[in-house]
Amino acid sequence: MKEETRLLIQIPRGTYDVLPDESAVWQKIEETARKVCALFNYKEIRTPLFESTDLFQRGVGDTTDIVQKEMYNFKDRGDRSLTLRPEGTASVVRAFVEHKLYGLPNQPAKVYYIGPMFRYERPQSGRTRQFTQFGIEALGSQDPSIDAEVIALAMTFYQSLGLKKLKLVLNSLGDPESREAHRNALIAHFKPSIGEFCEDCQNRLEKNPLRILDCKKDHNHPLMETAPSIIDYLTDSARDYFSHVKEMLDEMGITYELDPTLVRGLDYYNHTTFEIMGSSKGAITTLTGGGRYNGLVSELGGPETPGVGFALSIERLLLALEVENISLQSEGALDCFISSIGDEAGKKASVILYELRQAGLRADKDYMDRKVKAQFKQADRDHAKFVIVIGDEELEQQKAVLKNMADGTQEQVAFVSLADFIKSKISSGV
RNA sequence: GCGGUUAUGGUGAAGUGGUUAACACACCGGAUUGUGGUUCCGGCACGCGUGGGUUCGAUCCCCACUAACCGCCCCA
Repeated sequence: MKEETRLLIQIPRGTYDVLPDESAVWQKIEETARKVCALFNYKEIRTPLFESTDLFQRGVGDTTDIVQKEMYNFKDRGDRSLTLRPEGTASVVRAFVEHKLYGLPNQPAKVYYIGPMFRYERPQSGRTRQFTQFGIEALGSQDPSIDAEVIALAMTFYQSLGLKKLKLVLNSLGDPESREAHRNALIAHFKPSIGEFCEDCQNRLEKNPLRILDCKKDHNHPLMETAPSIIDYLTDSARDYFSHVKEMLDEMGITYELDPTLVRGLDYYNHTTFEIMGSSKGAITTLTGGGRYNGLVSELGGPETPGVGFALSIERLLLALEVENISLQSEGALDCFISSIGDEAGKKASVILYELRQAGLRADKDYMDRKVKAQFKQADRDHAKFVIVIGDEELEQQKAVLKNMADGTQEQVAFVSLADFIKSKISSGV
């Protein structure tokens, strides 16, 4: 006994099991995602869970935390360096380039994916080492209306699940030219007084001054408010693009908040970036992150191709649903439960059970050798609409007792006509 | 990677340095013959995360480890 305890193998850190009572919610969410994607004409793409490590180093960016300290990488037996995907966009772009999807007549290529991602992090609320993302990508168009479409799809998805407390936050990082000008302005702004900031911010000054604006410790420093905003450094064309996106959203009636400090963590973003925030108990409220990434396809060896997309976490969605008290449970009611008394009746029950199932009825029976009373309890737990009772008398007469669990009425039905009888009862809306 | 909190049966949880580890829920069984969601009765941890130590004796004291939860960093 003690040995067993010692040998108990536990689930890996930062992972979790979706148990039988919980899986219906996941199925509901995934089904909703697929439906919404169909409405917007996005098709599913399925890529491997692991890829060449190089893909993420180049795609996500060498300086990002994801690449520097969060990747699950390993060598395979052929000494190749592989990595469990930390996000989906790099893989989608890789597939787009590798299969030359840019050559297809249907442009832009509009795809979605749902699946697990892996990041080696300290688990906490809304953060696990294996987590699930639903994401979409639209590759090949730089029409601002596709930026708006991507955002609209995410909002539609959440709304179809009943979420109300959503906040869309919008920003533009502009083109490379805009970003460089803004970066220089930020460094010039903070450098003289950088000593007054926290250690993290001092490190950020040269590496990524944009991040200083995100800092929670130095949030109240006077220089924060007066910091140069990216908006003021956008080139004319970048500004023009952004206002088109906003205009589309306005006309669609999608409300948003502008946040010039919104910086996304992956290197490939430019122009439109957005986050959708939800109400949450914990510190993490970001449900979705997304934006435009015009340089990524060429960075990964494809032709110069614009792209835009988002990724959202199902785990965080679940948290948001909980906060808003939304239950997606659909009852998995059993059509019929067979209760039997005695060995002979038990055998007959198995046969009838099989016949019911062949006839398309969701049915089950007792396998625990329980008493009739306990079998009824089981039927009740399974929300069975009908219970069939088979004992010696029923065997003799070749007729079963059929009980309607909703109103408690019983009647005798011949074994051979049980399936048809129950089906007609159910279809007539018992 | 850093910090805080916690770790008792299927679940939620009480508890004490020393014979039988509360209670509730769930589950199983019973309350006259083969029937559910109510009621009543009974059963259900040779064990208190793992490994050490202190002690005559530890689930309760100390140490380490592991894990979970929460926060920081960063992100979905």
